Amino acid sequence: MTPSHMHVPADCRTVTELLSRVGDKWSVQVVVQLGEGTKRFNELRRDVGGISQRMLTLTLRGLERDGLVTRTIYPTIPPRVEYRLTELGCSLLKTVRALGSWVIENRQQIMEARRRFDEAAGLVSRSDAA
Amino acid sequence: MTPSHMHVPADCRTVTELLSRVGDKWSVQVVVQLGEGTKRFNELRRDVGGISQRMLTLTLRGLERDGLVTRTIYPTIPPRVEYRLTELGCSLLKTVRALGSWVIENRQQIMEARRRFDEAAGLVSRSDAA
DNA sequence: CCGCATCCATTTTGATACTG
DNA sequence: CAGTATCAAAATGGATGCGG
Repeated sequence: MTPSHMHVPADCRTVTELLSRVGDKWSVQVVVQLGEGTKRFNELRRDVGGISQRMLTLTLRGLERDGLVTRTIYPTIPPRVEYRLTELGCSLLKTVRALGSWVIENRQQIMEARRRFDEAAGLVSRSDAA
Repeated sequence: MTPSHMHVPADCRTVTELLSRVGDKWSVQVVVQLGEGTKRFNELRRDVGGISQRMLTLTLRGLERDGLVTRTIYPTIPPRVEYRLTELGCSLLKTVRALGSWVIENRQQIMEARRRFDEAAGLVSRSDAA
């Protein structure tokens, strides 16, 4: 897929739309956590950290809708619901991990660039304000 | 919050934060477009399609901040500003393309899963309502 | 031509309370 | 324990007008 061939509008829109799903704040973390194996709702909630009940529910629904996660309900008391990556979800996990690796490898550079940028912006603001 | 004694969690947060940057709606498209070479502001705006001036500005600034894009200003009249991927940006482009490839390869499955899910939800709603 | 600032509508998110 | 409903807060996106 060379960039010269990337000018098909419909494909671009689809890709963007799906990247939004995959790239959103919580989906990635949930997928990664599920990469460790089957997990329950509150287990997931604990492991992801910082996610609200509501968001976890929505995220899981979205992933389930896209066929990346399966939801198994055991009608016991108390109720028990287990989430698990599908085959598709597992294949996505690999790609997500690749992206994660890139971030980890380059995070130092990014952080530094960010620091430098903010510093420069701060200088501009100061001279501008004064 | 220095990750001196907390190894994994801090990394996860960083990764997530950076994934948010990379995964947002416009950044991906802008990076892909810049993968074709140096571009000017309005050129970029045209090629991305559907992006507002504001969003393009914000997206470019974000990418610049993270050291993924360089902004070169030619103080001519009229002004001329060129954007270009840095080395870091180019390496990201590869990973982004990999993710894009995954989406393209599996988009049929996702769409089908989505359709099935929505259909099932529709049935539930209907029987529930009726 | 580039792009920033402001206002406004839409969307997203989080906290809380309640049900099975 | 798992999940829904509701409301308020916040982030986001778009349109417009101004300034370099």
